[in-house]
Order: sequence, then C-alpha cells, then structure tokens
Amino acid sequence: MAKPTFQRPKGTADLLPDQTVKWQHVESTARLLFGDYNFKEVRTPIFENFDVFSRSAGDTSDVVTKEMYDFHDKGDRHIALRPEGTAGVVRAYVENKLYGPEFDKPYKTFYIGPMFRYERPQAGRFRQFHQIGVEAFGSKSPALDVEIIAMAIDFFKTLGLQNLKVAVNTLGDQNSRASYRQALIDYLKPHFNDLSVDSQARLEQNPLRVLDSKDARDQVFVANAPSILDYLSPEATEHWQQVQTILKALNIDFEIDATMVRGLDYYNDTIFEIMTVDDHLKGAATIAGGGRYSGLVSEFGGPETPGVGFGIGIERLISLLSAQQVAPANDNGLDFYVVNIGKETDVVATQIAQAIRSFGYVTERDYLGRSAKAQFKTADRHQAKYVVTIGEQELSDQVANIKNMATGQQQTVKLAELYTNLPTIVESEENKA
RNA sequence: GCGGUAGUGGUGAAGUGGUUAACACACUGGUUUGUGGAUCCAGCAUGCGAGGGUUCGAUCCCCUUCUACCGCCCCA
Repeated sequence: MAKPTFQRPKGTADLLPDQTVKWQHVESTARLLFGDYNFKEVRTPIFENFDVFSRSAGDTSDVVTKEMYDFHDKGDRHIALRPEGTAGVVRAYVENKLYGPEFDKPYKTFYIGPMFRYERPQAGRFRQFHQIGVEAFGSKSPALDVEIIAMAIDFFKTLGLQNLKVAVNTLGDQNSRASYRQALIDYLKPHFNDLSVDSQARLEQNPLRVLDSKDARDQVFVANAPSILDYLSPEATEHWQQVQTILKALNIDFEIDATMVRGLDYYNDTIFEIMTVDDHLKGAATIAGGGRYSGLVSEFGGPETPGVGFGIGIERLISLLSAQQVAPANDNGLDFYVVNIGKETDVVATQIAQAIRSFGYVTERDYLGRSAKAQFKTADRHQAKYVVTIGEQELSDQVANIKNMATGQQQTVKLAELYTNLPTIVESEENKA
C-alpha cells in the first residue's frame, strides 16, 4: 500500500515565496494608498451565519443559490464561508453600532482577505480567492461614488498597470429600477421563444441579467432593448449626472455601459467595473467591480444607511501584474555567507552568522557539513556579496577571512573586530569598488 | 451544475503491450585532500496521478476516481 497522498482542496492554491512577494507588494500598496484616502482596515470573520449572505446577496443570485460554501457546525449552526466581503462588513457595522454619532460619516473602511465560492475552477476563478474591498457608509454624495472609483484607478496606476477600462452604469433608485424592470419584461416577453434557455429563466427571476447575456440570440434583442437611462427618476438622474460631471472633472476616462449589470442583487444607482483589455485574462477580464447600495444596513437591523464600495480580485490583479511585467521580482540575494571548514568550527560559525545578522545583513551558512567548494558554490548561487570563511587555524588564531565576491579579494580580520565593527569593514570595502 | 483537453523524476519533456523508462536543465559528489560562476566525470523515477479490470505480461488498452487547464453559467 502506498502512503496516502494529500492534495490541496480543489480550487485552492499554495502561495510560495516567489508569489508571496507579489502579494505583499499589492497588499502593502493598498494599505498605504487607501490610508491616503482615510480608509481604515477592518477584519471580520471569514465565516458567518448563512443568513448573513443569503439575506444580503439576494435569493436569486447565483452566489447564494449554488456557489455558497456552507456547512453545519457541531452546534448545528448553518455556517457559510464568506463569498464576498460586503455582507460581513455591513453586519459588523450594525453590530458594533458604527452608525453612532461618535463616528465619522461616511464611515470609510477596507478589508483584505480570502473569499470562498463553491464553483468549478477555471481561468481567474478559484474556490478560495482573495479580495481587497472597500466600503463607505452614510453618505449619498455622488462625490463619494467618484472618489471610490478614483481610488481604485489610483491603486492600479500606482501598481503600474496599463490598458484598463472603466465601465460605469446606473441602476437608478428603487423606483427607477422597478419601472425599468417592467419595461424590459414588456419588451422581451414577445420574443420569449427566441431567447436562449438561460435567458428565458432570467426573464422570470432577474430580467436585467438578460442584458448581460453573451448568447448571440439574446444580443440581437439586447441591442434594441429599452435603456435604464430612460427610466430614471429625477433624483436618480441628478445623481447620475453629478457622477459623470465629477468623473470628467478628475479627467477619468470612462465609458457608459448601459447593459452592465452586477451579479449581486443589492446594488442601485452607480455601478462600475474595471477591466483589462489585455486578452491575457480573457474570461476573467474584470479585476474590480462595485457600486452603490442601499437597504443593506437596515436589512441587518441598523438605520437606513446608504453605502458604496468595490471589490478587487487579488489573483486576477496579480496575474495581470505578471503579464504586464510590473510585478516585483523575488530578490533572494544574500549579503553574507559563512563558510566553515571542519566540525570544530560549527559553533563559531553560528556565532559569526548571528553577529552579522545583528547588524542587519542577510546572512546564511551551511548546515550540511559540506566542502568549502560546495559552500562557495552556494554562496555564489545566492549572489552573496561577502563570504566569511573560518577553519580550524583561523579559529585558534581568533580571526576569520572576509572575501569580497565581486573583486575576489580577501582580508583577514580579528573575530572581535568582526563582532563589533563589521559595518565599518563593509563600508571601506564598498568604497574600494 | 454541464461540456472539452490533459496527468511520466525537483523541472521541461521523449517513449513503447514484453529484459536496465531517452535526452536536457537543476541538484549532489569528484577532477589529489580549505575557496565561487567554465570544462570534464559520476550519481539521481523498482516508477509513469490513484484504484480496479483485460492480458502470460501494461506506463502504454478499458472502467472508475482525483486533480489541473479551457469553455458555458456566473463572477473577483
């Protein structure tokens, strides 16, 4: 019998050091930049009561009906791994009474962490994936919508991304949306039999989704479908106009995509997506999506409070970064490598390595008792700038050799000197070069 | 949930129903015993995702399963 082998769960990934540098870069950039916009980080549980998500995302959304990663725990509680970040943050906002008068409005926050959806993995899609998301509660200002879009773009530009497209649309307020919904149904009903099977179902549950269809049969009708823009209430129109005015004032390139619909049911008014026009990601071109919502906070028992936010897919973002070759490379160059020869020098080798590290130099040594030649090869492979060599003779003389790997020159220094004055020695070496 | 392609060592990969599973890279050791990037030499898969089956015999044929990749749905 072979030993049982273990594989990571379907749709998950192990991120190894050459990947984690990129992740750290993305995350630290987000923390820095979002901080500039005065957004503060929150960390909420990665699992919640199932109802937190089913209540917020909408019962007809695919996320709830088929993609929820849920289970019953030992206390028979119905738990779900979060499929997106907004619901948990809203829950926390209400539970911690962050709508209280002592908190700033809008309450601006961001989060970074794993999300889970039970679906078939494929390009840019995983069962555990990660999002950087932001939410701002308590203001209906269109300026906030735009600021959030601007912040996302700022973030991508800071990372060095190019070829991005910003698509914006409005869903209108509750009334606009309801009347548009009816208009759409009235328009599509006569063509029911010519629609794709998927769209026939969508027409019943969420007719706006038909607009999003990629099926050629549907697109024929979508092209001539009534536009949401013609059904906006005066308030919704004003909000929408103001969003565009500010976007233009900030010189943000955007296009209005009247057929854009977002997957989660809670959105209204402004929605947007940022996607790449690189064909690298193809089916996963959208790297950020978000919009304005209302009703969520009250749904969780808080006061009626508007919100705006977006989510960025970190996997997709990093894959784009790599494709556009703006991802940071892993730098595993060493400052020092300690070569020790003979078993007797094993203890002092560690003492030397520790002393060098205490000055802040990246230091490695050999732990396998290998030959001097082998140790030098390793030092070279790791591009060590200096190699410190110590053998039995040096040990009894209380000295060590420091070799500058670039020049090949080697000098002998007293151990006491190395322990106390290494930076000075290094400095004089660097001045020579 | 549906459809398609694939699965050989650390990596890239060749391969065939039948004795020792090419080649390359990487790695390790050596080229007179304490010093690096070159050359040369040597070592490195009882194993061909897993489990069954067919067969005298299977990495190569069949079934199941797992996983990855691609597409649909949907989405980050």
